[in-house]
Amino acid sequence: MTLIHRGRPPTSSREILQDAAFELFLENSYPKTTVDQIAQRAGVSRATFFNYFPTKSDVFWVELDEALELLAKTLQQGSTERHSSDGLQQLRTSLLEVASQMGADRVPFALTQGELLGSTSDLQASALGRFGAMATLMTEFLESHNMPLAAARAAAYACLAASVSAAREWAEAGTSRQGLQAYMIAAIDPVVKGFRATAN
Amino acid sequence: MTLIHRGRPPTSSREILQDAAFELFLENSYPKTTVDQIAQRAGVSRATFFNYFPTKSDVFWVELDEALELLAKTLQQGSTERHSSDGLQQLRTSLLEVASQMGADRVPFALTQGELLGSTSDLQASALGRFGAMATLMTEFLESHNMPLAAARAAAYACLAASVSAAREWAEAGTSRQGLQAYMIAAIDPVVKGFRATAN
DNA sequence: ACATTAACTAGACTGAGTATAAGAATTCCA
DNA sequence: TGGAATTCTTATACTCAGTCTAGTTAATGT
Repeated sequence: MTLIHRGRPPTSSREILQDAAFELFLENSYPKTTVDQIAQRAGVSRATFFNYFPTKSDVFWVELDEALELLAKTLQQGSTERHSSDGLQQLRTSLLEVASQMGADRVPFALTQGELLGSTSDLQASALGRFGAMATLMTEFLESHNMPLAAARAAAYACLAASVSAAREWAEAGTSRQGLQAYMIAAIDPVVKGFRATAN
Repeated sequence: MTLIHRGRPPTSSREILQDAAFELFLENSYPKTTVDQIAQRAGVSRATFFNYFPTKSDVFWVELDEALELLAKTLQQGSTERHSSDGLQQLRTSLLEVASQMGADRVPFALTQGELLGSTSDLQASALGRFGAMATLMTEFLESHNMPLAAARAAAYACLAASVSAAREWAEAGTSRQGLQAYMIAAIDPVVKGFRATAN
């Protein structure tokens, strides 16, 4: 897997910058943390930070980005395996599979910082980009499973909203927390049920 | 209505800044227009721009903001008049009423610039804030009409997505354009129908 | 005149993001 | 052994949005 090295090997790494960033986010909050501080704590120059992350907010969302990639992969896999079955049902299954990776313990940092989304504009921007990507991913999936565009869009956004709600509740649940999957089922099933009624 | 003046009367105005901004947005595009240029063309200092608009992107969204205010007002009015009727149906009516204000001609500037939303981060941020406000507005309205929170959220987001889709199609329709209302009906009705099926 | 109130301005500052050119560490190959 | 070639890293300077502060200007009212 690991190709042989060409040129100067990395002295730093994404992970080091990530850790430094999350430490500072916890100490001083996201908006009061500057890229300079992150780079300094990671023992690296400011320019190097931007070699690894295009923007400051990209560090904030690393965990969500991983989940998003997993969702894309899962949807694609499901598509080839058992084609032409109910799209919504398959979408539900894929979302739950991704959710199942999230144990009761390791809550992604971003989810613990819900208030920031209301007040921090660069986080809003980056969030919209990611939610938009997720929405189009889901819309295209439903469309490719013979759902008309308008319905697919509406269903995708409803599922997205339900997923986000579920994730927030999960994060806020605190100590007596179950896995994310339980919350997802409760939030998504009404949506699926509602849209299945329309499909006839 | 107009109170007597205290202190120095305004030499500038929101409208002058707005016009200057839209001119420049058309000439050079939004991202290549700086606040300095807007202020200069309006014959005003940079600081004055920020007296009228908290951020650059707030100019971009003026028309949407007016529509949003109108929606809030319409929802509130409908609430007091004929209470306790079907919330979703009332939401639909209100959305269509707001849409009816938009003739076939005067398309809001922001809607003609759909591509920018994919690429311009400060627009994304400000858009999310506005969509979020619209979503909570609609969610709370549905909740206050006896819809359970989870369903209200899902329905609100689905309606929001449908409205946005309709507005985009409307803007892209070009010369042979009807009023926005027609597009809205086509986009929203499937959603309303779907969620009504769940409500039982 | 003089105080009060509000619109406006000048100027300096922070912090994110971009661009560029130069330096430093490693592999490949002659 | 001694360059290329490749790639990570850095220093530096720049643009632009947004904040802040202190000061100026034009009106009102007493």
